[in-house]
Amino acid sequence: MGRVKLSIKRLENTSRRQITYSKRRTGIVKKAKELSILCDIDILLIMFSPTGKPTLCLGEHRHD
Amino acid sequence: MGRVKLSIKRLENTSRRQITYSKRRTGIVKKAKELSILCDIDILLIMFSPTGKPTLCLGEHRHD
DNA sequence: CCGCCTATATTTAGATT
DNA sequence: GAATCTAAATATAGGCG
Repeated sequence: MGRVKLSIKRLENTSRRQITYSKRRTGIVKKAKELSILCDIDILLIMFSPTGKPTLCLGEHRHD
Repeated sequence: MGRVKLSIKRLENTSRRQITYSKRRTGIVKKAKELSILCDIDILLIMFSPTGKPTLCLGEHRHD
């Protein structure tokens, strides 16, 4: 999506790869939280940035 | 998105909850795979359907 | 329950500040 | 190099078969 259609292959430019990671990580974390709430499910998402920094996302559905 | 804007809260209708889960699960798995390839990262996604069935998604980035 | 349709909501690539 | 903008690509809600 966005200005240009990206083919799904490794982004060779380091800066681009990090920027894309940052943007898409935000999106996928949002989707995961939405899914857990909408469908009342457990979900776990773990990912590592291009530099190795981990992000953990746990869904936030009803706990009762 | 779609025909109607959904507010992010638990879908009370069971059938609708399962249909939405199925559709969104497909989308988020696709996003996870794209992210792992584009940014060459490790990613793990685990989720449980409203009926308890688990789905595991591992990213598929370069292994070398 | 899956696949297709399509109007509309959402994400995001690249540019700009 | 983060924050914001915006045109354009994608995801998806509801409906149908």
